[in-house]
Amino acid sequence: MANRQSAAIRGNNRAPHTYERISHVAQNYLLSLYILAEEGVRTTPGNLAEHIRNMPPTEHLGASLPSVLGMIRRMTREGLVELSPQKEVHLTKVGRTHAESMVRRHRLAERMVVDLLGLELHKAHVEAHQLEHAISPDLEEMIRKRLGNPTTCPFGHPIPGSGFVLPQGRRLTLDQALPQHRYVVERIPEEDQELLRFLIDHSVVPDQELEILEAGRYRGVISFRTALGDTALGYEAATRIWVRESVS
Amino acid sequence: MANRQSAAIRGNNRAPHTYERISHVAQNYLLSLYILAEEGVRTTPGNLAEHIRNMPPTEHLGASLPSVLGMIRRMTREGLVELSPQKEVHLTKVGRTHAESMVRRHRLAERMVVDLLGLELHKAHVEAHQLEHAISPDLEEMIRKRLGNPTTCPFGHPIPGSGFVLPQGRRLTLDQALPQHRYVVERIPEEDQELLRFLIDHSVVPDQELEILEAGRYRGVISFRTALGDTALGYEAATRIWVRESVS
DNA sequence: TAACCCTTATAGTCTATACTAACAAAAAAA
DNA sequence: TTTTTTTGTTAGTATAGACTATAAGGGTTA
Repeated sequence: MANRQSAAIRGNNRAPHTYERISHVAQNYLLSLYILAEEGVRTTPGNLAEHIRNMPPTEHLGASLPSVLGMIRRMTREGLVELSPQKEVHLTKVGRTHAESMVRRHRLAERMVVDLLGLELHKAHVEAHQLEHAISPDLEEMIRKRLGNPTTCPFGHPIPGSGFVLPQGRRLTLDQALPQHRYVVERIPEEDQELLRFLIDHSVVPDQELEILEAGRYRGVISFRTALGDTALGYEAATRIWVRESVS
Repeated sequence: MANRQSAAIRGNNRAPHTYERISHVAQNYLLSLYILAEEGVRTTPGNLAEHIRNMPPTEHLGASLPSVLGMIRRMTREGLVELSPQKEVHLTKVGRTHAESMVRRHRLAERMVVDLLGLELHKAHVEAHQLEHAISPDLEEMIRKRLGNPTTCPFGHPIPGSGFVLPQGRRLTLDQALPQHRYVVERIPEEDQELLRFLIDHSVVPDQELEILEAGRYRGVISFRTALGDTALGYEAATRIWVRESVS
């Protein structure tokens, strides 16, 4: 039984797909597709392009619509995705498996750099976006073991295949929270560094409690109290924060 | 002062070098060039090609002589290397800085996966070869701190810029060792998995002592005693093991 | 219905990186 | 010194992945 890699090494290896490998770029597409689906956003080429543009820059960068369409074409050929008649990009079974693997490694990497290496939380996403491509199954296993089988990343997003179970309690986004009610933060967005620093500085991080002071939708601001004091957020940002009702 | 990356993101980013970045492939070339120089091997295109072929496979793989020459041409253009009239590839000042950075991250990564994550030693090199491209200066600093400023990788190779100082004692390669003498292992080669497993299984790892039993150059075998018993190595392999004389 | 806008798609180009094939130069052997 | 072998080089080609410019659809509004 010939070794796949050595076969690739001695000549005849033209393109990554020739020996069934997923390029870093395709890996990023898979990651974005998974996250878009997780967020309930339609996975159209346009939305996909935007999501990729909002990810930390990688070696190749770039996500103009034509580039994205070209990539979708290649990935379709590889059997990773399918473009539906409604112009939505859907993961195939194989694609989903790989996408889950990417997300798993991404979130595990975030946990590692924060919990094990002590990196500041707001830098975790950017670092993980590089590391996710460099973690082999072997290493993934060691990291998982070392971290004690975490079920979420530091931003509260579940790690696929970790046995994560949704906590009890009605779940909603912060923009729907009611005044005088108390909530526990469940997930915060990780891609916007500036927002993230604000959230961290005000203790709006997973498992922290907050009490809504005023839901001033008329002026687009919701104010609340956290362990670190009172503050406020615009509704736009609030929609990206998941909370659940405090059961206390 | 415009941000380099955001400028690259919004259009006009054709090739990596446009916004002065070193591709993964070029990074691997720099690493190999540094190591070849460290080992005292002539950095000819041919030797470089072979060294790269012996590295763990990466995304792009491949190192036919024409490919390597093409890469050398591009890296010359980027001011990273120069091809001497004697057909030797030399790092420029800039190239050397980057090469050192790669080697530093590689060896730091090896330390991390072994000391921090508990990965088996013989797998460290392969993993590190992926990770080295994914470690930012920030992360590098955290890793270094977390590991307590190591000065060598687990295979005994010095980490550039770590303040490593050569230990006292005459240094030689194992093939030059004398019978009945005792030596301390200083460096072992990391790229050959099979040899590596053998060495590890027989306690031929940095800082371990060994006593030469017989230097049978006539039959190409040197035998010695380690903490784990007696064994033997061929001279070819022995030349790649650095030892120093025991001062005991 | 026609004009307009947003999204999707195609065409045409460019660079990085890889290969094979063929050639040239240098080194080693005869 | 001539021949052979090894090494380096050029030429030509292919794919991935990126961009700009330009269509082509599909709904909304005028």
